[in-house]
Amino acid sequence: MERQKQQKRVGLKPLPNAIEGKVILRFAPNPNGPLTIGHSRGVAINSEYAKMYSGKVVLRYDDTDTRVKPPLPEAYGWIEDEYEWLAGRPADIVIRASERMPIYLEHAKKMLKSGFGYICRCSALKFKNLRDKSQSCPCRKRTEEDNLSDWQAMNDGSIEEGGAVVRVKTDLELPNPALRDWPALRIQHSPHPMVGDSYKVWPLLDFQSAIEDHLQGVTHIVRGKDLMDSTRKQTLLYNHFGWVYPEPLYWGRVKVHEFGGFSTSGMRADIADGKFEGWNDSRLPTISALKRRGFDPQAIRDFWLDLGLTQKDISISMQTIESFNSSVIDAVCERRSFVRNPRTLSFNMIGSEMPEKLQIARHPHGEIEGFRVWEISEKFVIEDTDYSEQLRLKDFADISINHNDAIVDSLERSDKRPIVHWIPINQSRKARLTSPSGSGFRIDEGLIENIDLVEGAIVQLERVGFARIEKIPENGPVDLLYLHG
RNA sequence: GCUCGUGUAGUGUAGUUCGGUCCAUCAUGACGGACUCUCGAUCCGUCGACCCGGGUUCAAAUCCCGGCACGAGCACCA
Repeated sequence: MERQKQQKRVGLKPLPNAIEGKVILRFAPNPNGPLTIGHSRGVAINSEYAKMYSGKVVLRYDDTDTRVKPPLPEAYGWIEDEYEWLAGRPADIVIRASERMPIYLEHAKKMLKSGFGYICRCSALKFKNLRDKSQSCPCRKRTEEDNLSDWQAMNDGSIEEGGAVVRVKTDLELPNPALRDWPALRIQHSPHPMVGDSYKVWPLLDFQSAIEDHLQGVTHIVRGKDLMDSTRKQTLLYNHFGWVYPEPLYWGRVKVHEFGGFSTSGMRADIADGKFEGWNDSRLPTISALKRRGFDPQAIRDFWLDLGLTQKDISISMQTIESFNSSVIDAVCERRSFVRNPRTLSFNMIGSEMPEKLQIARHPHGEIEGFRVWEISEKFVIEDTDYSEQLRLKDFADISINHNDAIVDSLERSDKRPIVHWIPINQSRKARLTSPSGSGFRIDEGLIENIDLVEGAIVQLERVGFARIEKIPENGPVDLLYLHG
């Protein structure tokens, strides 16, 4: 009997209760900053499921908080662009909660009229104490008229922030205290960055999100497992409205070894304090930083899809993402020589016929056609730390070095001497490579092979690693940004 | 404290629904080797795990009971 080797499942698990062509998913970030690596999991998973079932993804901005995590006006556009970059296509529908306020307020009013919601004037603390004992607060049994007049007062601004809240009635004997008569809307008098002070009453996430998922016909919600209680609260609300709750799926918390967690508000504060240059600072775990450094969106998708959807809290390593990235970009990145801390040497012509030109493949396996043609000058550079008596200049010749003179021993490789990268001086220009280092940057000054350098291109610097060509100024050094090895 | 969830190699992950085909999959990593005019790529090999304790069973990663560990929610944040 041949034993059948087990295999690892490829691709995402099937979505429960999914009908081809009918699946609607949603990705709902808070526009209080651009997207982070954490968000990219949501983009990758949702867009992949949409692809699997010919479904749609709704990109929804849950921007109903003006106080704790206020929206950043520029972030709306950033997020749309980053979503498209990551998913490889734009979101099918884009909506902003702040533009749909009348709908939420209408539903709140309906809730009050139908008697499954009420306005609570207790303090948060007082309510919590009662709730923990499964006791109802005095506001719970007030009449519909009382509720509607308070609702009016909340909306016209005559009740202060914190003075009232709309609650959803639930069974107070529910074992999970978090679900008992949960708050649905609260008062915020601070203006909203996008719609100003048009509204005094704003829905909380659990309410706004629940209403919107139903209105958009969302069939599957993929969210963090920290939102499991949201599912339970919202299911209670759906029962009141007579709606059917979407199919929920969860993922666990993600940390990256190199970055820790990703707090958008934290980064926002650090940028404001000048600790970082901006959202695309290469030390930050933002999508804009990854894009700037030269990560390919396909690699980011591959990475998340390989992890799949599990409820385990995980701590991942950038090394793994980098490995996925290498396998995507290696075949399409041209090689270039970049010599850090250059040491200048001169060819000593004695005893050898020096070729004038040298042809080197743009890519070692011919994935990219063509050659880089070097004119060989008398002077050339190698890295200071490579300096040694006998070296092989990569793709060229074995040399022996005496002080700053290099004698060509052989053009063919004749022994096992170390192979180093190098450049003829006349073929080079100044460059500097920036890489994150500790809490700051490390800058390596050097000379780069001056052949077909293109701004924005990602190249593999021989024996150094992948880097993105950030800027090629008229004068002055070329700016290189380190990607990974 | 109450409620909910999760525990498979260093890091992730497959397998757990319907116990045997699992001396447990794949990737990444580490180590060693081959090859290559890069410290890149490719190829080969090695290392390394079912949280613990009972139980059921001919047979348990998988079922049952009891622990333990970790995480999350209990915000008028998302």
